[in-house]
Amino acid sequence: MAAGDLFHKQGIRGVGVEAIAEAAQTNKMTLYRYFESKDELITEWVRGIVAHKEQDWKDLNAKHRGDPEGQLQDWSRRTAAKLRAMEERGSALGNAFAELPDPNHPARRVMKEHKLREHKRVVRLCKAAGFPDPAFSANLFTMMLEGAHSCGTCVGMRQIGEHLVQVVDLMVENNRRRTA
Amino acid sequence: MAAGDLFHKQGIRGVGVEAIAEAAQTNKMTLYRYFESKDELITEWVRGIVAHKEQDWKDLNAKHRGDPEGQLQDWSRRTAAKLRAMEERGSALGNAFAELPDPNHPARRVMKEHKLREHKRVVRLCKAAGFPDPAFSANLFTMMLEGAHSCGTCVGMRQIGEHLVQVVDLMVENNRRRTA
DNA sequence: CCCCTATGTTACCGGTCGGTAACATTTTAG
DNA sequence: CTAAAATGTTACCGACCGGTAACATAGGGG
Repeated sequence: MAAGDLFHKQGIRGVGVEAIAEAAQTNKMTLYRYFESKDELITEWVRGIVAHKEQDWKDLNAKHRGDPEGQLQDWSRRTAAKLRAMEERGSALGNAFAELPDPNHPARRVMKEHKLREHKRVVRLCKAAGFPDPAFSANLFTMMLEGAHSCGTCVGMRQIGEHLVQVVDLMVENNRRRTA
Repeated sequence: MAAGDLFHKQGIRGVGVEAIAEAAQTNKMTLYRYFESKDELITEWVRGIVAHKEQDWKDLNAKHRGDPEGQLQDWSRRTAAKLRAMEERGSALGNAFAELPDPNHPARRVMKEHKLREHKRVVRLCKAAGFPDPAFSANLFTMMLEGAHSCGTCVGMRQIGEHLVQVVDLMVENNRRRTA
């Protein structure tokens, strides 16, 4: 879905349906034969991002089976890589949240459910890793992940990514030492 | 500026000039006698927020003069208080960033300069507090602060605020113990 | 070849938006 | 009280947007 690039770069409300059609190498009419409204198009785009992110988590789980610390560390590394490849315009989901204030917007619901699932997953990982206060640690992780995107605009994405990795490693190793 | 509430709640692009005028208890014509365009209005609103935030920093400095740790801790507490008083719709500046993709938009420049100043200030505080790697610690602080806003939507603002305070306290006390 | 389906083209609709002109009204000051 | 400055009212403009109707074209399978 090439339209997603436009949404991300110019903002959801800043790109018209005509431009979306052009980016998809088709035209408005054909577009409306597959999506009944722009909002549904937005929602489908968001669904794609969410699905991709959740697939990432599954891959992570498959790669580090039974190793929650490894999953958390690899997760921070992947995030850092994404940060490095991103300039100026923050997270697609974060921006979408800002651009869709209506709490009943379907896309917003999709995002919110995803965020909840993701956070529960991080809590579960922290619990499995034996962190003394899993809710606390998980909130830390999520806070830093979310923050890295917006913070990167004033610090530089490279550095912020590396620092994210550093602190996750530090927390994990600290915890390993404690539980050993 | 009552228009700011609208910008924050409905999104900058989601609120028309007419609604802004009504919120300011005046009308469109009078509005355009004071602001030459909607963009300038937005910029002025952003300038107000930024000025307010920087005044907060000055107050913090006056209240905890020569005590950088105290400033950082109080800062996290004030942020937590703001988080507690906020529901669903994240940070005004963060949202504005998402809604104004044009890098040359004056409001965007104002925000970016502010973020840079703020971050430098945090680095300075970390240096003064004797953190071994001030850039690293400052990035952590900023990351968590920024992240708390978006993360709060899936965790609850109360909890995220308290955890922010906890971790800042923890870092500061850890550092005090180390330097003592 | 021919029919049927998918895609493309053009023109249009109603609505909203940012912004302005012209004029009426109120407020303020001397 | 009066003149000038500020504010309000209405109506409008052009541009854009989401969405649709009608029709033209292409293409693929029997």
